[in-house]
Amino acid sequence: MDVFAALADPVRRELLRALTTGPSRVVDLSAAHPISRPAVSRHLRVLAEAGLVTADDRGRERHYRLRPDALAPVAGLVAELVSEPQSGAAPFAASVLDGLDLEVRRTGRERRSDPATRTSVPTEETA
Amino acid sequence: MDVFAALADPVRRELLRALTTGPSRVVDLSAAHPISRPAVSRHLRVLAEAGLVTADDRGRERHYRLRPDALAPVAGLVAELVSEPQSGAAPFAASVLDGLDLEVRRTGRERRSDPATRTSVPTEETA
DNA sequence: ACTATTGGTAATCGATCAGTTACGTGATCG
DNA sequence: CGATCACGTAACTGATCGATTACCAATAGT
Repeated sequence: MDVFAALADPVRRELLRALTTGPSRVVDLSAAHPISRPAVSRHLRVLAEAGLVTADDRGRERHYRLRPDALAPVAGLVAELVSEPQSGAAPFAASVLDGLDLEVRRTGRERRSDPATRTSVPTEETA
Repeated sequence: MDVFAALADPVRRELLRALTTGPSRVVDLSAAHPISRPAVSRHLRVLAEAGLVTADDRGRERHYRLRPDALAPVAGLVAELVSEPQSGAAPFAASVLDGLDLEVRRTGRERRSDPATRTSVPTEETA
């Protein structure tokens, strides 16, 4: 499942928010949310497939950790849509992408061609 | 349908990208995508419910225009998840939110309290 | 060793979604 | 006017999703 579909579910978004305070176990996450533990487990699997979380196996426990880099396509889409094509560059959006250690410039219409900063990462998984 | 669910569909994301070059009619949008016109119409309705587009009725034509402000919850979530709680502030994410003329600070754990810049808009529709 | 805890998986069910074809409505053009 | 164009809606279908209960494997504690 891709990142956007993973974020479509409010429960999954809530799980991601819960992980901002640090890695958590499945039991704790399911205790904090009004759904059964298998449901949480499935949601975590979806989030893991999307790259948004990773699991650290520690004995019989499994600690899920947030992986914010996987949000790059989302930030990239926001950057694409917010930037007005005729208004020059997209000054604001760039900094979030910096926060995600990925190059997601290339707002679709090949805005500038600055070979130094352009590497390889596509704007989205469909590209 | 909320913004995240609206963005979950790749066709809808593609429609939004098509609208970055300016308002378009339904016929043109459906001609550029491999789905039928009613399908495009339904997708546009979903996007309109999410606030991501608006329709300008001009005679028998209907011009759909992009509404980037509706991306605020998305940018807000990215800001929430990217900011590390123990690493101080969230410097990068803030600027995207500026680009969306909305205040989506308040990353959950009431990070600072700067009454001058905080107004009213919640981080997400669930809040 | 026995038992309790942690966590994933399988089977099932109901609901929602995305797509199509067919149809109806209002505006434009000859 | 009559024909056409643009657009939305209705009805229907196949696929996917989310949740639950029941079950199984592995680790930890006594």
